[in-house]
Parts: sequence; C-alpha cells; structure tokens
Amino acid sequence: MMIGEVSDRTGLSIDTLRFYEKIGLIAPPMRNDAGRRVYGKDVLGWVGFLEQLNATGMKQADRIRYAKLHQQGDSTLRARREMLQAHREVIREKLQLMQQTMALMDHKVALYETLEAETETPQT
Amino acid sequence: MMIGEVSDRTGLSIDTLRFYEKIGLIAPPMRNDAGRRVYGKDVLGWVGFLEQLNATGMKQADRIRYAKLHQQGDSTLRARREMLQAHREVIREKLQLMQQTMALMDHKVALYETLEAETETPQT
DNA sequence: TTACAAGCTGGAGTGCGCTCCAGCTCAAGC
DNA sequence: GCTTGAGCTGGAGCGCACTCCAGCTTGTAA
Repeated sequence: MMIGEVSDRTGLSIDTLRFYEKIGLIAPPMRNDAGRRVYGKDVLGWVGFLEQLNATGMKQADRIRYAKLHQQGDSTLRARREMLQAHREVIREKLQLMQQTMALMDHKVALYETLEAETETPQT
Repeated sequence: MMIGEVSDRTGLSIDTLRFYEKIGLIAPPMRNDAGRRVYGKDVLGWVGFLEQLNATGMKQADRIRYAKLHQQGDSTLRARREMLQAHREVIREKLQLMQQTMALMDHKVALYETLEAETETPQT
C-alpha cells in the first residue's frame, strides 16, 4: 500500500501519517525503487489502536513511548503490559467521571424542562 | 472571596481564572474599592461544572456559548437544554468507546502475561 | 514607614498536535 | 515527449488553551 491508500483507509491525512513516522509513532515503512513508502497491512491495525489510545486520552509522549517499546520486540512485553495496565486505570476513572457527568446532564435537562414549562405558561 | 482563594479552592490558577473571565466563561465578578475581584461562592459550583464539561470533551467555544446563554437568564433555558442533551449524546458515545478500549486493554494485558511467561521460561 | 504579599492590566510566549507549502522527482497515459 | 498526479523533503505556520511577564497599585503588619 502507498501512503494515499493508508490515508484513505485510516482516515489520517497523508501529512499526519508522515508526521507520525517522524515522531516515532509509526515504524518507517519500506521504500520502493522510487523512494516511496510502501506499507504492509499491519499498519492499519496499528493506527487503529493508536487512535483508541488517543481517543481515551493517552498523550502523544506516552503513545510514542509505547510505540518505541513495541518496535523493540518481546523484551519489552513487561513494560508494555505495565503501560497498558496504567492506562486501563486512567480509563476506568474517566469512565466514572463520564457516568457522573451523564447523570448530572440528565438531572439538569429534567430541571430545565420543568423551568421551561413554567416560563411558557406562568402560573402566578 | 478574592481571586487567590478561588484559585486555591478550584485548583485553577489565578491566570486561568482571569483568562476564563476574559473569554466569557466566568461572569465578571464585583470589584472592591481597590478594584480587585470579589467572587460570590456560586463561582465554585460553576467552575466545577465547567471542569466536568471540559473533562468530558466539550470544547472551549461550546463552553463559552453555554456560559453566555447562562448569563442571559431564563429565556435561554431551551437552548441550554438542547446543548446539554447534545453533549449527553457525545458522552454516551465516548463511554462506549472507553468500555471497548478497556476490554481491549484487558485482552492485551492477558496476552502479554502469557507471552511474558513463555519468554521467561522458554519451552522449546 | 517601610517592607512585602496579593492583586491589577495588556500583551507576549509556550507546548501540543497537527497542517500547509515550495520546490522537487518519478511513472503512466495520451 | 509532455502533461498529470502521486509522492518526496525540510521547514514554516496555525489554533487551542493556557501561562508568564513587566510594571504598576493596594492592604497588612513589624
């Protein structure tokens, strides 16, 4: 796959893919005779996983750390597991906050509905 | 309350409190004879709510819109309710993604544990 | 009465995470 | 053989959300 296809399939822009490579989030792919990037299809799953880490609030520096560990192979399994476990905890806390906030939203929406009804047909 | 106390109680820096006022997230408080800000205690709850919107991914521009509606009083109840309902949906989707990602973390952690065990005491 | 902490303003600076651009090469089709 | 389109590099630029700074005023207390 050329970079354009990877971009289409992952939703990341071509510039972002090259940027991710530059900062070490994506391993530098092979090049063809013309010096152009040729990606294996592993990259799709990897980018998807990066997006999940991203969307659940892991910051760039940590994703880079994880990516570099990943590129170093099996000797880094323990370190990677520890990172994932730590991130799991972060997610768990965010989940709780989200649930609380959702409950608060419901409460406020209900309250606003009451107030709207009163405002539309004043009783006094 | 002076700005320093609000900062201590909310965890926002003094600069951030003034910045939030400048961009319209916090209503300009009264001033004392010396021209210094004097906040009512409402501000604590308001800042807490802003933080919850923030932490659940609402962006600045939308929080400002909500804050401005809030400052305009009851005539904006409907618009505010609609914003909260929309945000509730966003949170619900994020919740789902978080749950999926947490399951994936668990899966990977378990996998890594297996691989670690194999690496430590190779069987072949 | 002077030292010092807390607050004020306007504006510049920062870090993150991209995003855009100029100017180039290369491969394929007409 | 020339045009077009995809890709290349290095580097500049951008939007967001703060954060810091210089230079000033004011309130407290030793």
